[in-house]
Amino acid sequence: MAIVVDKVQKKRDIALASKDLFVQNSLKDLTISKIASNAGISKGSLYDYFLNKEEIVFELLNIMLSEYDEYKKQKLLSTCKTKEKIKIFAEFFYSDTTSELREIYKDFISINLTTPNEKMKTYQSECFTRYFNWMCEIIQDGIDNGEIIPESIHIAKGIFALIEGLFIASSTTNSIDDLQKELNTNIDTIFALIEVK
Amino acid sequence: MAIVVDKVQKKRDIALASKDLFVQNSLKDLTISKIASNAGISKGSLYDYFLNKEEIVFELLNIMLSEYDEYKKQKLLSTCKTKEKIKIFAEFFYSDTTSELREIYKDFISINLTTPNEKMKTYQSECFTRYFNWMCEIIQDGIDNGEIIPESIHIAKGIFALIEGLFIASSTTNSIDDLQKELNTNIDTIFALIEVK
DNA sequence: TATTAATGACTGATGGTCGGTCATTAATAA
DNA sequence: TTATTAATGACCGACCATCAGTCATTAATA
Repeated sequence: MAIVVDKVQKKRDIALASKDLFVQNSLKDLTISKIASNAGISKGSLYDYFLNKEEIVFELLNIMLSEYDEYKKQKLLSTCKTKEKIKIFAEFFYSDTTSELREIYKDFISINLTTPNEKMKTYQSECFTRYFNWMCEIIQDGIDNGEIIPESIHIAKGIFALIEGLFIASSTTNSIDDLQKELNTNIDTIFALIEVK
Repeated sequence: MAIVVDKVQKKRDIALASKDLFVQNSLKDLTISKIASNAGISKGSLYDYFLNKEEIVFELLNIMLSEYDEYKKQKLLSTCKTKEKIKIFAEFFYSDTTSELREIYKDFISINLTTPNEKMKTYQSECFTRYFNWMCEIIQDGIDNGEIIPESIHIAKGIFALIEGLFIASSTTNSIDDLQKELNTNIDTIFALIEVK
């Protein structure tokens, strides 16, 4: 009977239009009004699509991360070596091409640490579980290939946590000069231990 | 002259008085007015001692963490085994006795991830560097004792990051059922690899 | 009386709401 | 086939409550 917009698509459009804003400003300095006017709509309309600022981060990360996962999936096919696969995972945390994504990712973790919003937590869980599982598969493949020792499976989650932990440390402090180097050193050292001789 | 209060002590008192408030409420829901009235002072006075809400978290964490470090330092003397020492470090992230401290710690990381306040970053750096160094010393001692292999030193920071990374994953998601178990499994697995046979 | 601590009213900005408007479309009447 | 009416939902922005942060004033002490 009336104008019907594709709500799902419009949510995406608004979120994507706000990307630069989120990348360039700290979450705290970014107001709903700014986001709305940047997206070319009114504040009232924004609230027709999102419950709050946090949900926009959620939507934006969702879009960008799944896009990146697609790329990652392809890139993972380029190598058979388990260590190289893990390094492809680690790339996310220092590569120039993912710097924007990382900014959104940091906002997201920050929100999750202080706002125990159930919806957020569920999404964050799915996110982690997906990566944990992905990591486990890669490690398991390496074990099955006889490339790494069977015990490796017990540190699959740990390796992912290590990578993310170093990223957070380097994001919030200056105690890590060169994240890429630090990540590679750690991965190399662990692999020297778990690789079958 | 006139009334002279010990500004340093009063900052401590205000911060400590706000402890329960920070532990029980999410950072977002906690207002300056609530904090002030809880501490029995006016909002204006609060601003005589702190620049903002974030600085109170900073002060509070500072007090609580250095107190806990003292306890940790003592506890570390109780064992010579490197693995046990690492587990004492990990305890922080799941023990009942540190649950309040962890809430403040989460707020602090959250602030650090979104607010690139220089002062905060410096403190956070000192914090990490201290723990990284502490970790390195423990690992180095283990190497010197012939308990673990020399290469272990390259994952000293990594082990700390792994522990913290798992903590963050478990705090923001439900993809880790039992953090204590997960931490111990990871530590045990790594030590099985780095221990000198 | 000089100095400092403490206060709380005040301001500007922000998050979020809500009633109203308007373009679009479907249905109906001419 | 065309004009008119009714219904819908997207959109807006004025409005409200709340909060961070300021500052003129007051109270207390040396």
